[in-house]
Amino acid sequence: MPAITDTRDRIIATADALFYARGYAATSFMDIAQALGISRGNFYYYFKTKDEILAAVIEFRLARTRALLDAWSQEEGSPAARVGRFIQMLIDNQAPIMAHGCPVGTLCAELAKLDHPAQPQARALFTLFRDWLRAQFDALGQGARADALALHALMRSQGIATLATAFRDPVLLGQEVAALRAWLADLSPNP
Amino acid sequence: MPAITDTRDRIIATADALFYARGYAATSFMDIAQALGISRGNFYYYFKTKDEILAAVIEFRLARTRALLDAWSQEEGSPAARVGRFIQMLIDNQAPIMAHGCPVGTLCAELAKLDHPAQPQARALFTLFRDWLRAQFDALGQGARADALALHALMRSQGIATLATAFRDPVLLGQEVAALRAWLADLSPNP
DNA sequence: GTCTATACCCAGATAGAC
DNA sequence: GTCTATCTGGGTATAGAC
Repeated sequence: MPAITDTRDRIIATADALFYARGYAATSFMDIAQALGISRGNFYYYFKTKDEILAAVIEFRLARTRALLDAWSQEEGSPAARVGRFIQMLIDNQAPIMAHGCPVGTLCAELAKLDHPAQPQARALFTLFRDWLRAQFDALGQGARADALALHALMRSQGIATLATAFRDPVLLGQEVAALRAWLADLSPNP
Repeated sequence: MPAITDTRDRIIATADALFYARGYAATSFMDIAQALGISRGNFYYYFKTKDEILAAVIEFRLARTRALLDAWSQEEGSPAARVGRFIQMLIDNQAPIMAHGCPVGTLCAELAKLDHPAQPQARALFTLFRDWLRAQFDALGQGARADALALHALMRSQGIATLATAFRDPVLLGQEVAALRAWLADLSPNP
Protein backbone atom coordinates (compact mmCIF):
# COMPACT_ATOMS: atom_id res chain seq x y z
CA MET A 1 0.00 0.00 0.00
CA PRO A 2 1.92 3.09 -1.21
CA ALA A 3 1.73 6.33 0.72
CA ILE A 4 -0.67 8.94 -0.60
CA THR A 5 1.47 11.85 -1.69
CA ASP A 6 0.33 15.35 -2.43
CA THR A 7 1.12 15.00 -6.15
CA ARG A 8 -0.94 11.84 -6.40
CA ASP A 9 -3.93 13.61 -4.88
CA ARG A 10 -3.52 16.54 -7.25
CA ILE A 11 -3.37 14.21 -10.25
CA ILE A 12 -6.61 12.56 -9.15
CA ALA A 13 -8.39 15.85 -8.53
CA THR A 14 -7.30 17.26 -11.91
CA ALA A 15 -8.19 14.06 -13.76
CA ASP A 16 -11.56 14.04 -11.99
CA ALA A 17 -12.40 17.51 -13.26
CA LEU A 18 -11.14 16.87 -16.80
CA PHE A 19 -12.82 13.46 -17.12
CA TYR A 20 -16.09 15.17 -16.17
CA ALA A 21 -15.73 18.17 -18.47
CA ARG A 22 -14.27 16.44 -21.55
CA GLY A 23 -14.85 12.74 -21.01
CA TYR A 24 -12.43 9.97 -20.10
CA ALA A 25 -11.21 8.96 -23.58
CA ALA A 26 -10.87 12.54 -24.80
CA THR A 27 -8.66 13.55 -21.85
CA SER A 28 -4.98 12.85 -22.51
CA PHE A 29 -2.07 12.61 -20.11
CA MET A 30 -0.78 15.80 -21.64
CA ASP A 31 -4.04 17.59 -20.76
CA ILE A 32 -3.75 16.53 -17.13
CA ALA A 33 -0.03 17.31 -16.97
CA GLN A 34 -0.51 20.77 -18.46
CA ALA A 35 -3.43 21.63 -16.17
CA LEU A 36 -1.30 20.52 -13.26
CA GLY A 37 2.05 21.98 -14.25
CA ILE A 38 4.00 18.73 -14.07
CA SER A 39 5.68 16.73 -16.82
CA ARG A 40 3.94 13.94 -18.70
CA GLY A 41 6.47 11.32 -17.73
CA ASN A 42 6.16 12.09 -14.05
CA PHE A 43 2.84 10.58 -13.24
CA TYR A 44 3.85 7.18 -14.50
CA TYR A 45 5.54 7.16 -11.14
CA TYR A 46 2.08 7.16 -9.54
CA PHE A 47 -0.04 5.36 -12.13
CA LYS A 48 1.17 2.68 -14.51
CA THR A 49 -1.76 2.99 -16.95
CA LYS A 50 -4.59 5.35 -17.79
CA ASP A 51 -7.08 2.79 -16.49
CA GLU A 52 -5.40 3.03 -13.09
CA ILE A 53 -6.06 6.77 -13.06
CA LEU A 54 -9.70 6.11 -13.90
CA ALA A 55 -9.98 3.59 -11.08
CA ALA A 56 -8.48 6.12 -8.66
CA VAL A 57 -10.84 8.85 -9.88
CA ILE A 58 -13.87 6.60 -9.37
CA GLU A 59 -12.65 5.70 -5.86
CA PHE A 60 -12.25 9.42 -5.18
CA ARG A 61 -15.79 10.09 -6.37
CA LEU A 62 -17.17 7.22 -4.31
CA ALA A 63 -15.57 8.62 -1.16
CA ARG A 64 -16.78 12.14 -1.92
CA THR A 65 -20.31 10.88 -2.58
CA ARG A 66 -20.39 8.93 0.68
CA ALA A 67 -19.30 12.05 2.54
CA LEU A 68 -21.98 14.11 0.76
CA LEU A 69 -24.75 11.67 1.62
CA ASP A 70 -23.57 11.48 5.23
CA ALA A 71 -23.66 15.27 5.43
CA TRP A 72 -27.19 15.39 4.04
CA SER A 73 -28.27 12.73 6.54
CA GLN A 74 -26.90 14.79 9.41
CA GLU A 75 -28.00 18.23 8.27
CA GLU A 76 -31.61 17.33 7.41
CA GLY A 77 -33.96 16.13 10.10
CA SER A 78 -36.65 14.41 8.03
CA PRO A 79 -36.42 11.82 5.26
CA ALA A 80 -38.48 14.06 2.96
CA ALA A 81 -36.07 16.95 3.53
CA ARG A 82 -33.17 14.63 2.73
CA VAL A 83 -34.68 13.65 -0.61
CA GLY A 84 -35.26 17.35 -1.11
CA ARG A 85 -31.53 17.90 -0.78
CA PHE A 86 -30.93 15.31 -3.46
CA ILE A 87 -33.30 17.18 -5.78
CA GLN A 88 -31.76 20.54 -4.85
CA MET A 89 -28.43 19.24 -6.17
CA LEU A 90 -29.81 19.72 -9.70
CA ILE A 91 -30.33 23.41 -9.00
CA ASP A 92 -27.06 23.95 -7.16
CA ASN A 93 -25.09 22.37 -10.01
CA GLN A 94 -27.17 23.59 -12.91
CA ALA A 95 -24.35 25.37 -14.73
CA PRO A 96 -22.00 22.35 -14.89
CA ILE A 97 -24.95 20.04 -15.60
CA MET A 98 -26.03 22.11 -18.60
CA ALA A 99 -22.43 22.15 -19.83
CA HIS A 100 -21.36 18.54 -19.14
CA GLY A 101 -24.34 16.55 -17.85
CA CYS A 102 -24.45 14.47 -14.68
CA PRO A 103 -20.95 13.17 -13.76
CA VAL A 104 -22.31 9.74 -12.89
CA GLY A 105 -24.68 9.24 -15.82
CA THR A 106 -22.26 10.46 -18.47
CA LEU A 107 -19.39 8.36 -17.09
CA CYS A 108 -21.53 5.20 -17.09
CA ALA A 109 -22.70 5.96 -20.63
CA GLU A 110 -19.17 6.52 -21.90
CA LEU A 111 -17.79 3.38 -20.25
CA ALA A 112 -20.69 1.34 -21.67
CA LYS A 113 -19.80 2.41 -25.20
CA LEU A 114 -16.11 1.74 -24.59
CA ASP A 115 -17.04 -1.67 -23.15
CA HIS A 116 -14.69 -0.70 -20.33
CA PRO A 117 -13.94 -3.05 -17.41
CA ALA A 118 -14.51 -0.24 -14.86
CA GLN A 119 -18.25 -0.25 -15.55
CA PRO A 120 -19.18 -1.99 -12.26
CA GLN A 121 -17.18 0.57 -10.26
CA ALA A 122 -18.91 3.44 -12.04
CA ARG A 123 -22.30 1.82 -11.48
CA ALA A 124 -21.47 1.72 -7.75
CA LEU A 125 -21.73 5.51 -7.76
CA PHE A 126 -25.37 5.15 -8.78
CA THR A 127 -25.86 2.44 -6.20
CA LEU A 128 -24.71 4.77 -3.41
CA PHE A 129 -27.48 7.22 -4.29
CA ARG A 130 -29.98 4.42 -4.86
CA ASP A 131 -29.40 2.85 -1.46
CA TRP A 132 -29.42 6.17 0.36
CA LEU A 133 -32.65 7.22 -1.35
CA ARG A 134 -34.21 3.83 -0.63
CA ALA A 135 -33.43 4.30 3.07
CA GLN A 136 -35.21 7.67 2.99
CA PHE A 137 -38.32 6.27 1.29
CA ASP A 138 -38.28 3.38 3.69
CA ALA A 139 -38.26 5.84 6.58
CA LEU A 140 -41.22 7.54 4.91
CA GLY A 141 -43.15 4.30 5.33
CA GLN A 142 -43.01 3.23 1.70
CA GLY A 143 -41.83 -0.26 2.63
CA ALA A 144 -41.71 -2.56 -0.39
CA ARG A 145 -41.96 0.36 -2.81
CA ALA A 146 -38.91 2.14 -1.38
CA ASP A 147 -36.40 0.81 -3.91
CA ALA A 148 -38.68 1.50 -6.88
CA LEU A 149 -39.21 5.06 -5.63
CA ALA A 150 -35.45 5.51 -5.20
CA LEU A 151 -34.89 4.39 -8.79
CA HIS A 152 -37.68 6.68 -9.95
CA ALA A 153 -36.07 9.71 -8.32
CA LEU A 154 -32.68 8.71 -9.73
CA MET A 155 -34.22 8.16 -13.18
CA ARG A 156 -35.76 11.62 -13.20
CA SER A 157 -32.53 13.28 -12.09
CA GLN A 158 -30.84 11.60 -15.07
CA GLY A 159 -33.54 12.58 -17.53
CA ILE A 160 -33.43 16.18 -16.31
CA ALA A 161 -29.65 16.32 -16.63
CA THR A 162 -29.65 14.84 -20.14
CA LEU A 163 -32.30 17.24 -21.48
CA ALA A 164 -30.78 20.23 -19.70
CA THR A 165 -27.48 19.47 -21.43
CA ALA A 166 -29.05 18.95 -24.85
CA PHE A 167 -31.23 22.08 -24.76
CA ARG A 168 -29.04 24.23 -22.47
CA ASP A 169 -32.23 25.50 -20.94
CA PRO A 170 -32.38 26.47 -17.24
CA VAL A 171 -36.16 27.02 -17.50
CA LEU A 172 -36.69 23.42 -18.57
CA LEU A 173 -34.49 22.31 -15.69
CA GLY A 174 -36.37 24.42 -13.15
CA GLN A 175 -39.73 23.21 -14.46
CA GLU A 176 -38.81 19.55 -14.12
CA VAL A 177 -37.23 20.06 -10.71
CA ALA A 178 -40.51 21.63 -9.56
CA ALA A 179 -42.41 18.62 -10.94
CA LEU A 180 -40.06 16.27 -9.10
CA ARG A 181 -40.59 18.19 -5.85
CA ALA A 182 -44.35 17.97 -6.39
CA TRP A 183 -44.05 14.22 -6.87
CA LEU A 184 -42.16 13.99 -3.58
CA ALA A 185 -44.72 16.15 -1.77
CA ASP A 186 -47.56 13.90 -3.00
CA LEU A 187 -45.74 10.90 -1.59
CA SER A 188 -45.20 12.39 1.86
CA PRO A 189 -48.07 14.78 2.69
CA ASN A 190 -47.05 17.48 5.13
CA PRO A 191 -50.19 18.27 7.15
CA MET B 1 -24.86 18.70 -55.19
CA PRO B 2 -23.03 15.40 -55.72
CA ALA B 3 -24.96 12.29 -56.65
CA ILE B 4 -25.74 9.86 -53.84
CA THR B 5 -23.88 6.68 -54.64
CA ASP B 6 -24.42 3.30 -53.12
CA THR B 7 -21.04 3.36 -51.38
CA ARG B 8 -21.79 6.70 -49.80
CA ASP B 9 -25.03 5.35 -48.36
CA ARG B 10 -23.27 2.27 -47.04
CA ILE B 11 -20.62 4.42 -45.35
CA ILE B 12 -23.32 6.45 -43.63
CA ALA B 13 -25.28 3.41 -42.49
CA THR B 14 -22.15 1.73 -41.11
CA ALA B 15 -20.94 4.91 -39.41
CA ASP B 16 -24.42 5.39 -37.94
CA ALA B 17 -24.34 1.96 -36.31
CA LEU B 18 -20.76 2.28 -35.05
CA PHE B 19 -21.19 5.82 -33.73
CA TYR B 20 -24.15 4.53 -31.74
CA ALA B 21 -22.48 1.40 -30.41
CA ARG B 22 -19.01 2.81 -29.65
CA GLY B 23 -19.40 6.58 -29.73
CA TYR B 24 -18.27 9.11 -32.31
CA ALA B 25 -14.73 9.81 -31.10
CA ALA B 26 -13.94 6.15 -30.40
CA THR B 27 -14.93 5.06 -33.92
CA SER B 28 -12.04 5.32 -36.37
CA PHE B 29 -12.05 5.38 -40.16
CA MET B 30 -10.40 1.97 -40.01
CA ASP B 31 -13.31 0.58 -37.97
CA ILE B 32 -15.81 1.79 -40.56
CA ALA B 33 -13.67 0.61 -43.48
CA GLN B 34 -13.20 -2.84 -41.99
CA ALA B 35 -16.89 -3.29 -41.16
CA LEU B 36 -17.68 -2.26 -44.72
CA GLY B 37 -14.93 -4.11 -46.57
CA ILE B 38 -13.51 -1.05 -48.33
CA SER B 39 -10.14 0.60 -47.98
CA ARG B 40 -9.48 3.46 -45.59
CA GLY B 41 -8.37 5.82 -48.30
CA ASN B 42 -11.48 5.29 -50.35
CA PHE B 43 -14.01 7.19 -48.38
CA TYR B 44 -12.06 10.39 -48.51
CA TYR B 45 -13.55 10.41 -51.97
CA TYR B 46 -16.97 10.87 -50.32
CA PHE B 47 -16.12 12.78 -47.16
CA LYS B 48 -13.26 15.17 -46.69
CA THR B 49 -13.22 15.03 -42.88
CA LYS B 50 -14.63 12.95 -40.05
CA ASP B 51 -16.90 15.84 -39.10
CA GLU B 52 -18.51 15.60 -42.54
CA ILE B 53 -19.34 11.96 -41.88
CA LEU B 54 -20.91 12.96 -38.56
CA ALA B 55 -22.99 15.63 -40.28
CA ALA B 56 -24.18 13.08 -42.85
CA VAL B 57 -25.02 10.57 -40.12
CA ILE B 58 -27.07 13.14 -38.22
CA GLU B 59 -28.91 14.10 -41.44
CA PHE B 60 -29.59 10.40 -41.98
CA ARG B 61 -30.97 10.05 -38.45
CA LEU B 62 -33.12 13.16 -38.85
CA ALA B 63 -34.69 11.75 -42.02
CA ARG B 64 -35.24 8.35 -40.43
CA THR B 65 -36.81 9.93 -37.35
CA ARG B 66 -39.18 12.05 -39.46
CA ALA B 67 -40.25 8.91 -41.32
CA LEU B 68 -40.76 7.07 -38.03
CA LEU B 69 -42.92 9.82 -36.55
CA ASP B 70 -44.95 10.07 -39.77
CA ALA B 71 -45.56 6.34 -39.64
CA TRP B 72 -46.72 6.53 -36.03
CA SER B 73 -49.04 9.41 -36.91
CA GLN B 74 -50.61 7.36 -39.70
CA GLU B 75 -50.79 4.01 -37.94
CA GLU B 76 -52.29 5.24 -34.68
CA GLY B 77 -55.73 6.78 -34.64
CA SER B 78 -55.64 8.70 -31.35
CA PRO B 79 -53.07 11.10 -29.86
CA ALA B 80 -52.85 8.97 -26.71
CA ALA B 81 -52.07 5.88 -28.79
CA ARG B 82 -49.39 7.84 -30.62
CA VAL B 83 -47.67 8.80 -27.38
CA GLY B 84 -48.04 5.14 -26.44
CA ARG B 85 -46.01 4.23 -29.49
CA PHE B 86 -43.29 6.61 -28.37
CA ILE B 87 -43.19 4.87 -24.98
CA GLN B 88 -43.30 1.44 -26.59
CA MET B 89 -40.05 2.31 -28.38
CA LEU B 90 -38.24 1.80 -25.04
CA ILE B 91 -39.50 -1.79 -24.91
CA ASP B 92 -38.91 -2.57 -28.58
CA ASN B 93 -35.31 -1.35 -28.34
CA GLN B 94 -34.53 -2.47 -24.82
CA ALA B 95 -31.54 -4.64 -25.76
CA PRO B 96 -29.61 -1.91 -27.63
CA ILE B 97 -30.68 0.66 -25.02
CA MET B 98 -29.26 -1.43 -22.18
CA ALA B 99 -26.06 -1.91 -24.17
CA HIS B 100 -25.54 1.60 -25.59
CA GLY B 101 -28.19 3.95 -24.24
CA CYS B 102 -30.46 6.20 -26.28
CA PRO B 103 -28.84 7.15 -29.61
CA VAL B 104 -30.00 10.77 -29.29
CA GLY B 105 -29.19 11.35 -25.64
CA THR B 106 -25.75 9.75 -25.76
CA LEU B 107 -24.79 11.60 -28.96
CA CYS B 108 -25.79 14.97 -27.46
CA ALA B 109 -23.89 14.16 -24.27
CA GLU B 110 -20.74 13.17 -26.16
CA LEU B 111 -20.81 16.21 -28.43
CA ALA B 112 -21.33 18.47 -25.40
CA LYS B 113 -18.15 17.15 -23.78
CA LEU B 114 -16.23 17.46 -27.05
CA ASP B 115 -17.57 21.00 -27.42
CA HIS B 116 -18.36 19.92 -30.98
CA PRO B 117 -19.89 22.34 -33.54
CA ALA B 118 -22.51 19.75 -34.57
CA GLN B 119 -24.33 20.12 -31.24
CA PRO B 120 -27.27 22.10 -32.70
CA GLN B 121 -27.83 19.44 -35.39
CA ALA B 122 -27.85 16.69 -32.78
CA ARG B 123 -30.25 18.69 -30.63
CA ALA B 124 -32.59 18.89 -33.63
CA LEU B 125 -33.14 15.14 -33.22
CA PHE B 126 -34.61 15.84 -29.79
CA THR B 127 -36.62 18.72 -31.19
CA LEU B 128 -38.30 16.42 -33.73
CA PHE B 129 -39.61 14.25 -30.91
CA ARG B 130 -40.44 17.25 -28.77
CA ASP B 131 -42.54 18.94 -31.45
CA TRP B 132 -44.29 15.73 -32.43
CA LEU B 133 -45.12 14.94 -28.79
CA ARG B 134 -46.30 18.51 -28.23
CA ALA B 135 -48.71 18.14 -31.15
CA GLN B 136 -50.13 14.98 -29.57
CA PHE B 137 -50.61 16.62 -26.16
CA ASP B 138 -52.13 19.60 -27.87
CA ALA B 139 -54.61 17.30 -29.60
CA LEU B 140 -55.35 15.85 -26.17
CA GLY B 141 -56.56 19.29 -25.14
CA GLN B 142 -53.56 20.15 -22.97
CA GLY B 143 -53.16 23.53 -24.63
CA ALA B 144 -50.53 25.67 -22.93
CA ARG B 145 -49.14 22.66 -21.05
CA ALA B 146 -48.50 20.65 -24.22
CA ASP B 147 -44.83 21.57 -24.60
CA ALA B 148 -44.04 20.98 -20.94
CA LEU B 149 -45.72 17.57 -21.13
CA ALA B 150 -43.74 16.75 -24.27
CA LEU B 151 -40.51 17.62 -22.49
CA HIS B 152 -41.59 15.58 -19.48
CA ALA B 153 -42.17 12.48 -21.62
CA LEU B 154 -38.85 13.05 -23.37
CA MET B 155 -37.11 13.58 -20.03
CA ARG B 156 -38.44 10.29 -18.64
CA SER B 157 -37.42 8.37 -21.75
CA GLN B 158 -33.89 9.71 -21.25
CA GLY B 159 -33.79 8.88 -17.56
CA ILE B 160 -35.04 5.37 -18.23
CA ALA B 161 -32.43 4.81 -20.95
CA THR B 162 -29.58 6.10 -18.78
CA LEU B 163 -30.47 3.94 -15.77
CA ALA B 164 -31.20 0.89 -17.92
CA THR B 165 -27.71 1.22 -19.41
CA ALA B 166 -26.02 1.73 -16.05
CA PHE B 167 -27.78 -1.14 -14.27
CA ARG B 168 -28.40 -3.40 -17.31
CA ASP B 169 -31.72 -4.25 -15.76
CA PRO B 170 -34.77 -5.02 -17.95
CA VAL B 171 -37.00 -5.18 -14.85
CA LEU B 172 -36.14 -1.61 -13.93
CA LEU B 173 -36.86 -0.57 -17.50
CA GLY B 174 -40.23 -2.35 -17.57
CA GLN B 175 -41.17 -0.85 -14.20
CA GLU B 176 -40.48 2.69 -15.31
CA VAL B 177 -42.17 2.20 -18.68
CA ALA B 178 -45.29 1.05 -16.80
CA ALA B 179 -45.10 4.16 -14.62
CA LEU B 180 -44.79 6.33 -17.71
CA ARG B 181 -47.84 4.65 -19.27
CA ALA B 182 -49.76 5.24 -16.03
CA TRP B 183 -48.80 8.92 -16.15
CA LEU B 184 -50.12 9.11 -19.72
CA ALA B 185 -53.35 7.34 -18.78
CA ASP B 186 -53.93 9.80 -15.93
CA LEU B 187 -53.56 12.66 -18.39
CA SER B 188 -56.05 11.30 -20.90
CA PRO B 189 -58.75 9.29 -19.12
CA ASN B 190 -60.30 6.62 -21.34
CA PRO B 191 -63.90 6.19 -20.19
C1' DG C 1 -14.18 4.95 -57.88
C1' DT C 2 -11.06 2.27 -55.52
C1' DC C 3 -6.75 1.13 -54.17
C1' DT C 4 -1.74 1.42 -51.83
C1' DA C 5 1.61 4.13 -49.84
C1' DT C 6 2.72 7.49 -46.93
C1' DA C 7 2.95 11.99 -44.33
C1' DC C 8 2.07 13.77 -40.02
C1' DC C 9 0.51 14.04 -35.41
C1' DC C 10 -0.58 12.78 -30.93
C1' DA C 11 -1.71 9.17 -27.93
C1' DG C 12 -0.04 5.86 -24.12
C1' DA C 13 3.93 4.04 -22.26
C1' DT C 14 9.17 3.30 -21.14
C1' DA C 15 14.20 4.41 -20.04
C1' DG C 16 17.24 6.60 -17.74
C1' DA C 17 19.58 11.16 -16.22
C1' DC C 18 19.29 14.19 -12.38
C1' DG D 1 10.26 12.32 -7.19
C1' DT D 2 10.68 14.80 -11.26
C1' DC D 3 12.49 15.52 -15.48
C1' DT D 4 13.79 14.88 -20.81
C1' DA D 5 14.11 11.86 -24.51
C1' DT D 6 12.29 8.31 -26.97
C1' DC D 7 9.67 4.13 -28.55
C1' DT D 8 5.57 2.31 -30.67
C1' DG D 9 1.00 2.31 -32.27
C1' DG D 10 -3.02 4.30 -34.13
C1' DG D 11 -5.40 8.27 -35.60
C1' DT D 12 -6.77 11.68 -39.54
C1' DA D 13 -5.66 13.10 -43.83
C1' DT D 14 -3.19 13.34 -48.52
C1' DA D 15 -0.93 11.81 -53.01
C1' DG D 16 -1.05 9.42 -56.69
C1' DA D 17 -1.23 4.74 -59.29
C1' DC D 18 -4.71 1.96 -61.41
